[in-house]
Amino acid sequence: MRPEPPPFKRQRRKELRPDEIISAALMEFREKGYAATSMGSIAARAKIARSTVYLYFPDKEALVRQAFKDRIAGIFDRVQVDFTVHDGDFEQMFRAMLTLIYTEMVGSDAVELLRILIAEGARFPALLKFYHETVLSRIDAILGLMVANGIKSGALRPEIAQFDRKIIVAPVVVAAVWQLTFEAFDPLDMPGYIDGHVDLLTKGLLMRF
Amino acid sequence: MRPEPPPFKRQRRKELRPDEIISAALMEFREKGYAATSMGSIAARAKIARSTVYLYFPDKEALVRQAFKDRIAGIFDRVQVDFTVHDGDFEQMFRAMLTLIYTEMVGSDAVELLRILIAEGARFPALLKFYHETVLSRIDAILGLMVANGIKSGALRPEIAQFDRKIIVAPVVVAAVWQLTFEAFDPLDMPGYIDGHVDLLTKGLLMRF
DNA sequence: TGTCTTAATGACACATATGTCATTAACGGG
DNA sequence: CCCGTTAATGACATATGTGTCATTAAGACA
Repeated sequence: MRPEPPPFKRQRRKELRPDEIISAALMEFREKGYAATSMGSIAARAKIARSTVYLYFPDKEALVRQAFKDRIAGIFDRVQVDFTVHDGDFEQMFRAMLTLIYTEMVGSDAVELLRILIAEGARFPALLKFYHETVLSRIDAILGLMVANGIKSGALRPEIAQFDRKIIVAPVVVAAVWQLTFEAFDPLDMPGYIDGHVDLLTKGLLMRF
Repeated sequence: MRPEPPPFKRQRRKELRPDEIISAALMEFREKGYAATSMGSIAARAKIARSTVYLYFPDKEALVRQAFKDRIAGIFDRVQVDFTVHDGDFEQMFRAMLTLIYTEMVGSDAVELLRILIAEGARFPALLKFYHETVLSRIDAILGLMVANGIKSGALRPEIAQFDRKIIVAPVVVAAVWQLTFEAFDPLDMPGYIDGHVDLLTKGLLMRF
Protein backbone atom coordinates (compact mmCIF):
# COMPACT_ATOMS: atom_id res chain seq x y z
CA MET A 1 0.00 0.00 0.00
CA ARG A 2 2.89 2.37 0.81
CA PRO A 3 6.31 2.39 -0.91
CA GLU A 4 8.48 2.86 2.23
CA PRO A 5 11.31 5.02 0.86
CA PRO A 6 14.16 3.98 3.17
CA PRO A 7 14.83 0.25 3.53
CA PHE A 8 14.47 -0.12 7.27
CA LYS A 9 16.52 -2.63 9.13
CA ARG A 10 14.23 -5.55 9.76
CA GLN A 11 13.56 -6.22 13.42
CA ARG A 12 12.80 -9.45 15.21
CA ARG A 13 10.20 -9.09 17.96
CA LYS A 14 7.94 -12.06 18.26
CA GLU A 15 6.24 -10.88 21.45
CA LEU A 16 5.27 -7.37 20.43
CA ARG A 17 4.04 -8.13 16.92
CA PRO A 18 0.53 -9.37 17.70
CA ASP A 19 -0.38 -6.22 19.62
CA GLU A 20 1.16 -3.97 16.99
CA ILE A 21 -0.74 -5.75 14.25
CA ILE A 22 -4.04 -5.54 16.13
CA SER A 23 -3.59 -1.83 16.77
CA ALA A 24 -2.80 -1.23 13.12
CA ALA A 25 -5.79 -3.30 12.09
CA LEU A 26 -8.20 -1.37 14.31
CA MET A 27 -6.97 1.91 12.85
CA GLU A 28 -7.49 0.59 9.34
CA PHE A 29 -10.93 -0.75 10.23
CA ARG A 30 -11.98 2.65 11.48
CA GLU A 31 -10.88 4.35 8.28
CA LYS A 32 -12.04 1.84 5.69
CA GLY A 33 -14.33 -0.57 7.48
CA TYR A 34 -13.58 -4.19 8.27
CA ALA A 35 -14.55 -5.79 4.97
CA ALA A 36 -12.74 -3.21 2.85
CA THR A 37 -9.50 -3.50 4.81
CA SER A 38 -6.83 -5.78 3.32
CA MET A 39 -4.10 -7.66 5.10
CA GLY A 40 -1.72 -5.62 2.98
CA SER A 41 -2.85 -2.28 4.34
CA ILE A 42 -2.73 -3.62 7.90
CA ALA A 43 0.83 -4.78 7.35
CA ALA A 44 1.78 -1.44 5.79
CA ARG A 45 0.37 0.43 8.77
CA ALA A 46 2.31 -1.85 11.14
CA LYS A 47 5.43 -1.36 8.99
CA ILE A 48 5.98 -5.04 8.29
CA ALA A 49 5.67 -7.26 5.24
CA ARG A 50 2.25 -8.63 4.41
CA SER A 51 3.43 -12.20 4.80
CA THR A 52 4.59 -11.43 8.33
CA VAL A 53 0.99 -10.90 9.38
CA TYR A 54 0.19 -14.46 8.35
CA LEU A 55 2.95 -15.55 10.71
CA TYR A 56 0.78 -14.47 13.64
CA PHE A 57 -2.80 -14.70 12.38
CA PRO A 58 -4.08 -17.28 9.88
CA ASP A 59 -6.53 -14.75 8.43
CA LYS A 60 -8.42 -11.50 9.04
CA GLU A 61 -11.16 -13.23 10.99
CA ALA A 62 -8.72 -14.64 13.55
CA LEU A 63 -7.21 -11.19 13.83
CA VAL A 64 -10.50 -9.46 14.59
CA ARG A 65 -11.44 -12.19 17.07
CA GLN A 66 -8.25 -11.56 18.98
CA ALA A 67 -8.84 -7.81 18.81
CA PHE A 68 -12.22 -8.31 20.47
CA LYS A 69 -10.78 -10.46 23.24
CA ASP A 70 -7.94 -8.01 23.93
CA ARG A 71 -10.00 -4.85 23.98
CA ILE A 72 -12.87 -6.25 26.00
CA ALA A 73 -10.51 -7.81 28.50
CA GLY A 74 -8.89 -4.37 28.79
CA ILE A 75 -12.19 -2.77 29.68
CA PHE A 76 -12.98 -5.28 32.40
CA ASP A 77 -9.46 -4.91 33.74
CA ARG A 78 -10.00 -1.19 34.21
CA VAL A 79 -13.51 -1.47 35.62
CA GLN A 80 -14.09 -3.48 38.77
CA VAL A 81 -16.64 -1.41 40.60
CA ASP A 82 -19.50 -3.15 42.32
CA PHE A 83 -22.72 -1.33 41.63
CA THR A 84 -24.95 -3.86 43.27
CA VAL A 85 -24.39 -2.32 46.68
CA HIS A 86 -25.55 1.27 47.07
CA ASP A 87 -26.40 3.75 49.76
CA GLY A 88 -29.96 4.34 48.65
CA ASP A 89 -29.32 7.41 46.52
CA PHE A 90 -30.27 5.94 43.21
CA GLU A 91 -29.86 9.13 41.19
CA GLN A 92 -26.24 9.39 42.35
CA MET A 93 -25.62 5.74 41.62
CA PHE A 94 -27.23 5.80 38.20
CA ARG A 95 -25.12 8.78 37.30
CA ALA A 96 -21.93 7.10 38.46
CA MET A 97 -22.68 3.86 36.65
CA LEU A 98 -23.84 5.51 33.45
CA THR A 99 -20.90 7.91 33.37
CA LEU A 100 -18.60 4.91 33.63
CA ILE A 101 -20.34 3.08 30.80
CA TYR A 102 -20.36 6.22 28.67
CA THR A 103 -16.65 6.71 29.24
CA GLU A 104 -15.64 3.12 28.60
CA MET A 105 -17.99 2.43 25.71
CA VAL A 106 -18.69 5.69 23.91
CA GLY A 107 -15.52 7.62 24.63
CA SER A 108 -12.96 4.92 23.82
CA ASP A 109 -11.74 2.89 20.86
CA ALA A 110 -14.14 0.17 21.92
CA VAL A 111 -16.96 1.83 19.95
CA GLU A 112 -15.19 0.52 16.89
CA LEU A 113 -15.95 -3.00 18.07
CA LEU A 114 -19.64 -2.13 18.05
CA ARG A 115 -19.35 -0.96 14.45
CA ILE A 116 -17.70 -4.21 13.40
CA LEU A 117 -20.33 -6.15 15.28
CA ILE A 118 -23.20 -4.40 13.53
CA ALA A 119 -21.53 -4.38 10.14
CA GLU A 120 -20.22 -7.95 10.07
CA GLY A 121 -22.01 -9.78 12.88
CA ALA A 122 -24.21 -11.73 10.50
CA ARG A 123 -21.07 -13.33 9.03
CA PHE A 124 -19.40 -13.98 12.40
CA PRO A 125 -21.87 -15.54 14.83
CA ALA A 126 -18.99 -16.50 17.10
CA LEU A 127 -18.11 -12.84 17.53
CA LEU A 128 -21.71 -11.99 18.38
CA LYS A 129 -21.90 -14.78 20.91
CA PHE A 130 -18.64 -13.77 22.53
CA TYR A 131 -19.72 -10.14 22.89
CA HIS A 132 -23.13 -11.18 24.12
CA GLU A 133 -21.68 -13.41 26.81
CA THR A 134 -18.77 -11.29 27.97
CA VAL A 135 -20.25 -7.79 27.79
CA LEU A 136 -24.02 -7.71 27.49
CA SER A 137 -25.00 -10.48 29.83
CA ARG A 138 -22.59 -9.14 32.46
CA ILE A 139 -24.03 -5.65 32.26
CA ASP A 140 -27.53 -7.08 32.32
CA ALA A 141 -26.72 -9.16 35.39
CA ILE A 142 -25.43 -6.09 37.23
CA LEU A 143 -28.53 -4.13 36.24
CA GLY A 144 -30.69 -7.02 37.36
CA LEU A 145 -29.15 -7.02 40.82
CA MET A 146 -29.42 -3.26 41.07
CA VAL A 147 -33.07 -3.34 40.17
CA ALA A 148 -33.83 -6.21 42.53
CA ASN A 149 -32.12 -4.47 45.43
CA GLY A 150 -33.83 -1.19 44.60
CA ILE A 151 -37.24 -2.82 44.56
CA LYS A 152 -36.58 -4.67 47.80
CA SER A 153 -35.49 -1.46 49.52
CA GLY A 154 -38.60 0.31 48.27
CA ALA A 155 -36.72 2.80 46.13
CA LEU A 156 -37.76 1.45 42.75
CA ARG A 157 -41.19 0.66 41.34
CA PRO A 158 -41.85 -3.11 41.34
CA GLU A 159 -43.08 -3.03 37.74
CA ILE A 160 -39.50 -2.43 36.64
CA ALA A 161 -38.64 -6.04 37.39
CA GLN A 162 -40.64 -7.00 34.31
CA PHE A 163 -38.83 -4.59 32.01
CA ASP A 164 -36.34 -5.55 29.40
CA ARG A 165 -33.36 -3.86 31.03
CA LYS A 166 -31.94 -2.86 27.66
CA ILE A 167 -34.41 0.02 27.87
CA ILE A 168 -32.57 1.42 30.87
CA VAL A 169 -29.23 1.75 29.11
CA ALA A 170 -30.60 2.37 25.62
CA PRO A 171 -29.43 6.00 25.48
CA VAL A 172 -25.85 4.83 25.98
CA VAL A 173 -26.08 2.64 22.90
CA VAL A 174 -27.62 5.50 20.96
CA ALA A 175 -24.75 7.77 21.99
CA ALA A 176 -22.31 5.11 20.78
CA VAL A 177 -24.10 4.74 17.45
CA TRP A 178 -24.18 8.51 17.12
CA GLN A 179 -20.45 8.59 17.70
CA LEU A 180 -20.03 6.16 14.81
CA THR A 181 -22.20 8.13 12.43
CA PHE A 182 -23.33 11.74 12.83
CA GLU A 183 -20.94 12.96 15.53
CA ALA A 184 -18.69 14.67 12.97
CA PHE A 185 -21.26 17.15 11.71
CA ASP A 186 -23.82 17.11 14.55
CA PRO A 187 -21.87 16.52 17.75
CA LEU A 188 -23.54 15.33 20.94
CA ASP A 189 -23.47 17.50 24.06
CA MET A 190 -22.40 14.66 26.29
CA PRO A 191 -22.81 16.22 29.76
CA GLY A 192 -26.28 17.47 28.88
CA TYR A 193 -27.11 14.13 27.30
CA ILE A 194 -26.14 12.25 30.45
CA ASP A 195 -28.16 14.68 32.58
CA GLY A 196 -31.20 14.01 30.43
CA HIS A 197 -30.69 10.28 30.62
CA VAL A 198 -30.34 10.27 34.40
CA ASP A 199 -33.31 12.58 34.82
CA LEU A 200 -35.53 10.40 32.67
CA LEU A 201 -34.43 7.29 34.53
CA THR A 202 -34.84 8.58 38.06
CA LYS A 203 -38.15 10.28 37.52
CA GLY A 204 -39.31 7.22 35.65
CA LEU A 205 -37.90 4.45 37.75
CA LEU A 206 -38.05 5.80 41.27
CA MET A 207 -41.05 5.13 43.42
CA ARG A 208 -43.20 8.25 43.55
CA PHE A 209 -44.10 9.46 47.04
CA MET B 1 -21.42 -15.98 -9.20
CA ARG B 2 -23.95 -18.50 -10.52
CA PRO B 3 -23.63 -20.54 -13.74
CA GLU B 4 -27.27 -20.23 -14.91
CA PRO B 5 -27.82 -23.64 -16.54
CA PRO B 6 -30.51 -22.75 -19.12
CA PRO B 7 -29.77 -19.79 -21.40
CA PHE B 8 -32.79 -17.63 -20.64
CA LYS B 9 -34.29 -15.49 -23.30
CA ARG B 10 -33.00 -12.00 -22.64
CA GLN B 11 -35.66 -9.46 -21.81
CA ARG B 12 -35.79 -5.73 -22.44
CA ARG B 13 -37.36 -3.76 -19.58
CA LYS B 14 -35.75 -0.42 -19.05
CA GLU B 15 -38.31 0.81 -16.51
CA LEU B 16 -38.33 -2.14 -14.13
CA ARG B 17 -34.58 -2.77 -14.00
CA PRO B 18 -33.54 -0.09 -11.47
CA ASP B 19 -36.00 -1.36 -8.85
CA GLU B 20 -35.09 -4.97 -9.49
CA ILE B 21 -31.41 -4.19 -9.16
CA ILE B 22 -31.91 -2.25 -5.93
CA SER B 23 -33.95 -5.05 -4.40
CA ALA B 24 -31.31 -7.59 -5.37
CA ALA B 25 -28.61 -5.34 -3.97
CA LEU B 26 -30.33 -4.95 -0.61
CA MET B 27 -30.71 -8.71 -0.30
CA GLU B 28 -27.03 -9.17 -1.05
CA PHE B 29 -26.07 -6.42 1.39
CA ARG B 30 -27.99 -8.13 4.15
CA GLU B 31 -26.24 -11.45 3.53
CA LYS B 32 -22.69 -10.29 2.88
CA GLY B 33 -22.53 -6.66 3.96
CA TYR B 34 -22.18 -3.66 1.69
CA ALA B 35 -18.41 -3.64 1.23
CA ALA B 36 -18.17 -7.37 0.58
CA THR B 37 -20.93 -7.38 -2.03
CA SER B 38 -19.79 -7.28 -5.65
CA MET B 39 -21.63 -5.89 -8.63
CA GLY B 40 -21.41 -9.41 -10.03
CA SER B 41 -23.38 -11.00 -7.21
CA ILE B 42 -26.00 -8.25 -7.41
CA ALA B 43 -26.39 -8.88 -11.13
CA ALA B 44 -26.60 -12.63 -10.56
CA ARG B 45 -29.33 -12.16 -7.96
CA ALA B 46 -31.23 -9.90 -10.37
CA LYS B 47 -30.69 -12.47 -13.13
CA ILE B 48 -28.96 -10.10 -15.51
CA ALA B 49 -25.42 -9.69 -16.82
CA ARG B 50 -23.00 -7.76 -14.67
CA SER B 51 -22.46 -5.15 -17.35
CA THR B 52 -26.20 -4.48 -17.42
CA VAL B 53 -26.01 -3.10 -13.90
CA TYR B 54 -23.56 -0.45 -15.13
CA LEU B 55 -26.19 0.56 -17.67
CA TYR B 56 -28.32 1.89 -14.81
CA PHE B 57 -25.86 2.78 -12.04
CA PRO B 58 -22.33 4.08 -12.59
CA ASP B 59 -21.10 2.24 -9.50
CA LYS B 60 -22.08 0.64 -6.19
CA GLU B 61 -22.15 3.95 -4.37
CA ALA B 62 -24.72 5.44 -6.73
CA LEU B 63 -26.76 2.29 -6.32
CA VAL B 64 -26.84 2.47 -2.54
CA ARG B 65 -27.65 6.18 -2.67
CA GLN B 66 -30.67 5.46 -4.82
CA ALA B 67 -31.66 2.61 -2.51
CA PHE B 68 -31.68 5.03 0.42
CA LYS B 69 -33.81 7.56 -1.43
CA ASP B 70 -36.30 4.92 -2.57
CA ARG B 71 -36.75 3.17 0.74
CA ILE B 72 -36.96 6.30 2.84
CA ALA B 73 -39.39 7.91 0.44
CA GLY B 74 -41.45 4.72 0.74
CA ILE B 75 -41.62 5.08 4.51
CA PHE B 76 -42.76 8.67 4.38
CA ASP B 77 -45.32 7.74 1.73
CA ARG B 78 -46.87 5.20 4.07
CA VAL B 79 -46.71 7.37 7.19
CA GLN B 80 -48.52 10.70 7.20
CA VAL B 81 -49.92 10.87 10.69
CA ASP B 82 -49.73 14.14 12.56
CA PHE B 83 -48.62 13.51 16.12
CA THR B 84 -48.35 17.15 17.04
CA VAL B 85 -52.05 17.36 17.80
CA HIS B 86 -53.27 15.11 20.59
CA ASP B 87 -56.18 14.75 22.95
CA GLY B 88 -54.14 15.02 26.11
CA ASP B 89 -53.66 11.32 26.73
CA PHE B 90 -49.92 11.22 26.35
CA GLU B 91 -49.47 7.57 27.21
CA GLN B 92 -51.87 6.60 24.43
CA MET B 93 -50.15 8.94 22.00
CA PHE B 94 -46.64 7.82 22.90
CA ARG B 95 -47.70 4.24 22.38
CA ALA B 96 -49.24 4.99 19.01
CA MET B 97 -46.25 6.95 17.79
CA LEU B 98 -43.66 4.51 19.10
CA THR B 99 -45.51 1.51 17.73
CA LEU B 100 -45.48 3.18 14.34
CA ILE B 101 -41.76 3.91 14.50
CA TYR B 102 -41.05 0.38 15.72
CA THR B 103 -43.05 -1.08 12.85
CA GLU B 104 -41.56 1.09 10.14
CA MET B 105 -37.99 1.09 11.37
CA VAL B 106 -37.35 -2.11 13.26
CA GLY B 107 -39.80 -4.46 11.58
CA SER B 108 -39.04 -3.63 7.95
CA ASP B 109 -36.20 -3.84 5.45
CA ALA B 110 -35.28 -0.29 6.39
CA VAL B 111 -33.18 -1.58 9.31
CA GLU B 112 -30.71 -2.65 6.67
CA LEU B 113 -30.18 1.00 5.81
CA LEU B 114 -29.15 1.62 9.39
CA ARG B 115 -26.59 -1.16 9.15
CA ILE B 116 -25.09 0.33 6.00
CA LEU B 117 -25.07 3.74 7.63
CA ILE B 118 -23.15 2.52 10.66
CA ALA B 119 -20.85 0.26 8.70
CA GLU B 120 -19.97 2.59 5.83
CA GLY B 121 -21.08 6.05 6.93
CA ALA B 122 -17.54 7.26 7.49
CA ARG B 123 -16.82 6.68 3.79
CA PHE B 124 -20.10 8.23 2.57
CA PRO B 125 -20.75 11.52 4.33
CA ALA B 126 -23.38 12.36 1.72
CA LEU B 127 -25.40 9.34 2.82
CA LEU B 128 -25.13 10.36 6.46
CA LYS B 129 -26.22 13.89 5.66
CA PHE B 130 -29.17 12.70 3.60
CA TYR B 131 -30.39 10.37 6.35
CA HIS B 132 -29.85 13.03 8.97
CA GLU B 133 -31.88 15.59 7.06
CA THR B 134 -34.68 13.41 5.76
CA VAL B 135 -35.26 11.06 8.69
CA LEU B 136 -33.67 12.21 11.93
CA SER B 137 -34.35 15.93 11.81
CA ARG B 138 -37.96 15.25 10.79
CA ILE B 139 -38.54 12.89 13.69
CA ASP B 140 -36.82 15.32 16.02
CA ALA B 141 -39.01 18.18 14.78
CA ILE B 142 -42.16 16.17 15.44
CA LEU B 143 -40.91 15.23 18.90
CA GLY B 144 -40.06 18.88 19.55
CA LEU B 145 -43.60 19.98 18.75
CA MET B 146 -45.08 17.19 20.84
CA VAL B 147 -42.97 18.14 23.81
CA ALA B 148 -43.68 21.86 23.43
CA ASN B 149 -47.41 21.25 23.25
CA GLY B 150 -47.27 18.87 26.17
CA ILE B 151 -45.45 21.38 28.33
CA LYS B 152 -47.80 24.19 27.36
CA SER B 153 -50.83 22.07 28.24
CA GLY B 154 -49.26 21.19 31.58
CA ALA B 155 -49.01 17.48 30.84
CA LEU B 156 -45.22 17.30 30.58
CA ARG B 157 -42.51 18.48 32.92
CA PRO B 158 -40.92 21.72 31.67
CA GLU B 159 -37.39 20.36 32.20
CA ILE B 160 -37.94 18.06 29.25
CA ALA B 161 -37.60 20.99 26.88
CA GLN B 162 -33.87 20.97 27.65
CA PHE B 163 -33.41 17.26 26.89
CA ASP B 164 -31.71 15.89 23.88
CA ARG B 165 -34.80 14.25 22.39
CA LYS B 166 -32.77 11.29 21.11
CA ILE B 167 -33.09 10.01 24.68
CA ILE B 168 -36.84 9.67 24.24
CA VAL B 169 -36.63 7.35 21.24
CA ALA B 170 -33.36 5.67 22.18
CA PRO B 171 -34.97 2.27 22.92
CA VAL B 172 -36.25 2.17 19.34
CA VAL B 173 -32.73 2.50 17.99
CA VAL B 174 -31.54 -0.16 20.40
CA ALA B 175 -34.27 -2.51 19.20
CA ALA B 176 -33.15 -1.85 15.62
CA VAL B 177 -29.51 -2.52 16.46
CA TRP B 178 -30.55 -5.66 18.32
CA GLN B 179 -32.43 -6.81 15.23
CA LEU B 180 -29.21 -6.41 13.24
CA THR B 181 -27.09 -8.35 15.71
CA PHE B 182 -28.32 -10.62 18.47
CA GLU B 183 -31.95 -11.14 17.43
CA ALA B 184 -31.19 -14.55 15.90
CA PHE B 185 -30.08 -16.23 19.13
CA ASP B 186 -31.58 -13.90 21.75
CA PRO B 187 -34.82 -12.58 20.29
CA LEU B 188 -36.53 -9.49 21.63
CA ASP B 189 -40.03 -9.73 23.13
CA MET B 190 -41.31 -6.77 21.15
CA PRO B 191 -44.71 -6.19 22.81
CA GLY B 192 -43.16 -6.35 26.28
CA TYR B 193 -40.31 -4.17 25.14
CA ILE B 194 -42.68 -1.49 23.87
CA ASP B 195 -44.66 -1.66 27.11
CA GLY B 196 -41.49 -1.08 29.06
CA HIS B 197 -40.48 1.80 26.86
CA VAL B 198 -43.87 3.53 27.15
CA ASP B 199 -44.01 2.95 30.88
CA LEU B 200 -40.57 4.46 31.41
CA LEU B 201 -41.44 7.44 29.26
CA THR B 202 -44.79 8.28 30.78
CA LYS B 203 -43.76 7.84 34.37
CA GLY B 204 -40.66 9.83 33.59
CA LEU B 205 -41.98 12.52 31.33
CA LEU B 206 -45.46 13.21 32.67
CA MET B 207 -45.98 15.87 35.31
CA ARG B 208 -46.45 14.20 38.67
CA PHE B 209 -49.58 15.26 40.55
C1' DT C 1 -42.72 -10.00 -42.41
C1' DG C 2 -38.77 -7.10 -42.55
C1' DT C 3 -36.30 -3.37 -40.42
C1' DC C 4 -34.54 -0.24 -36.89
C1' DT C 5 -33.52 1.23 -32.31
C1' DT C 6 -31.32 0.24 -28.31
C1' DA C 7 -31.34 -2.83 -24.08
C1' DA C 8 -28.55 -6.48 -22.95
C1' DT C 9 -24.55 -9.14 -23.30
C1' DG C 10 -19.65 -11.32 -23.23
C1' DA C 11 -15.01 -10.48 -23.47
C1' DC C 12 -10.97 -7.55 -22.57
C1' DA C 13 -7.52 -5.02 -20.02
C1' DC C 14 -6.47 -3.80 -15.67
C1' DA C 15 -6.33 -3.71 -10.65
C1' DT C 16 -6.15 -5.68 -6.16
C1' DA C 17 -6.35 -9.43 -2.82
C1' DT C 18 -5.07 -13.99 -0.91
C1' DG C 19 -2.14 -17.77 0.97
C1' DT C 20 2.26 -20.31 0.45
C1' DC C 21 7.10 -21.16 0.42
C1' DA C 22 11.97 -20.95 -0.44
C1' DT C 23 15.29 -17.50 0.80
C1' DT C 24 17.39 -13.95 3.76
C1' DA C 25 19.30 -11.84 7.65
C1' DA C 26 18.69 -10.42 12.83
C1' DC C 27 20.64 -11.45 17.02
C1' DG C 28 21.58 -14.35 21.12
C1' DG C 29 24.37 -18.27 22.92
C1' DG C 30 28.62 -20.70 22.70
C1' DC D 1 33.42 -13.29 16.72
C1' DC D 2 31.12 -16.68 14.43
C1' DC D 3 27.26 -19.49 13.81
C1' DG D 4 22.57 -21.54 14.22
C1' DT D 5 17.88 -20.65 14.96
C1' DT D 6 14.03 -18.68 13.25
C1' DA D 7 11.55 -14.15 12.50
C1' DA D 8 10.92 -11.70 8.52
C1' DT D 9 10.75 -11.18 3.74
C1' DG D 10 9.72 -11.13 -1.52
C1' DA D 11 7.96 -13.56 -5.18
C1' DC D 12 4.67 -16.86 -7.12
C1' DA D 13 0.35 -18.87 -8.33
C1' DT D 14 -4.30 -18.12 -7.93
C1' DA D 15 -8.62 -15.80 -7.38
C1' DT D 16 -11.89 -12.15 -7.63
C1' DG D 17 -13.41 -7.67 -8.83
C1' DT D 18 -13.91 -3.34 -11.83
C1' DG D 19 -15.23 -0.50 -15.80
C1' DT D 20 -15.47 -0.32 -20.93
C1' DC D 21 -16.85 -1.40 -25.51
C1' DA D 22 -17.92 -3.70 -29.75
C1' DT D 23 -21.37 -7.07 -30.79
C1' DT D 24 -25.96 -9.28 -30.44
C1' DA D 25 -30.75 -9.79 -30.47
C1' DA D 26 -35.53 -8.25 -28.36
C1' DG D 27 -39.48 -6.33 -29.70
C1' DA D 28 -41.96 -2.08 -31.55
C1' DC D 29 -43.45 -0.24 -35.76
C1' DA D 30 -44.30 0.10 -40.66
